[in-house]
Amino acid sequence: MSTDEKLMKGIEAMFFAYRGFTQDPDRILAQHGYGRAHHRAIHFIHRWPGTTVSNLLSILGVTKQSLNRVLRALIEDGLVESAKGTVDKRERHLTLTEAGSALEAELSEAQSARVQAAYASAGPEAVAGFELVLEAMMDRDLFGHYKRLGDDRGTDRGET
Amino acid sequence: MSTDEKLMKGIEAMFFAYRGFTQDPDRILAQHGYGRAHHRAIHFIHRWPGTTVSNLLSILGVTKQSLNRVLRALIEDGLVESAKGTVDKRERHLTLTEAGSALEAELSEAQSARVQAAYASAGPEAVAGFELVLEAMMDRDLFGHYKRLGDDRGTDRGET
DNA sequence: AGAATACGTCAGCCTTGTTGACATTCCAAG
DNA sequence: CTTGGAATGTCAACAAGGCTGACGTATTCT
Repeated sequence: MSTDEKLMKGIEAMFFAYRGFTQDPDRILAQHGYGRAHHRAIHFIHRWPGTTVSNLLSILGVTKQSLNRVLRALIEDGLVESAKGTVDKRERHLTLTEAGSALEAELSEAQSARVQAAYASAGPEAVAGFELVLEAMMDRDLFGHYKRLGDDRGTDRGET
Repeated sequence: MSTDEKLMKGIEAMFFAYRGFTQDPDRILAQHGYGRAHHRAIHFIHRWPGTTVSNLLSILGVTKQSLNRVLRALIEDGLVESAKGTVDKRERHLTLTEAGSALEAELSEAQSARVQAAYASAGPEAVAGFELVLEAMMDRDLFGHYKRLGDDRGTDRGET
């Protein structure tokens, strides 16, 4: 197989795999009247409880107007709590409520199940390769913010 | 690292990698006044010149109204040609014009460059694993149609 | 005191998806 | 030869979720 064909195959695989990847959570979200944007917010708030709006903006790479629309819905529906910062009172620290955590768990379970199944069928060595390639393919801007957030968590607050 | 952490890492990697994956083509498309939907149509028409609208619908998994809007723009702009079928005159066979092929090449080059770079930095064994995992993760519905199309091409019309 | 930051919000626009309805053309079965 | 259904196109309306631009408020930094 030529290099071009190999690349083409990889490109199409990414397309179809991403469809599969989002399929199950999308179904659950639709039942709750939400979309992928809500999923992303919920995911990262779960991942770093107490994170601020601007952290989320950096990670997601969207405008504050776009994120705000999503957050407002989640807060109004009682899935996310927004607390004024104690150190810097301009900041809003976001956490999931119990209801929010419940939805997060439901979404995460559905998505993990498919990833887990793919991992199991491909084998651990394939998974290692998978992660290597994905890391090399990442959007460096967004991931930079993400990593920085992770580092902060490691040094400033310790692991949970 | 726990299984849950491994899965979470994979899930976030997919998110950030897909962003990277679409970034370069998105920029080019924006310059031409198009979006990702146009890219997908152009890609698959390039991949199987002469394919029909309903084939495209099956592969892309969108409604005909949605696809039609995109196709109409591409046809009006002279990037895609729609030819009434000779065997079944209801069908429209879609092909790229020269201008369409040029844009396809530009998009493909940009996207391939990043994939190629990721492949090179991760190494051939990682790439093999990457493809294995992606295949296991794919949306079976869409990919089923895709594969069937490929088979048809192999048996009914021969390779180009 | 004044500049900069974090956040929220209003208004309007675009792309891309959806449903529903309807017309045309054509194939195939009765 | 009629008729049902498939393939296509099109109109209208709507929603999610991006975007820009502008503005306001609270707070912090210089």
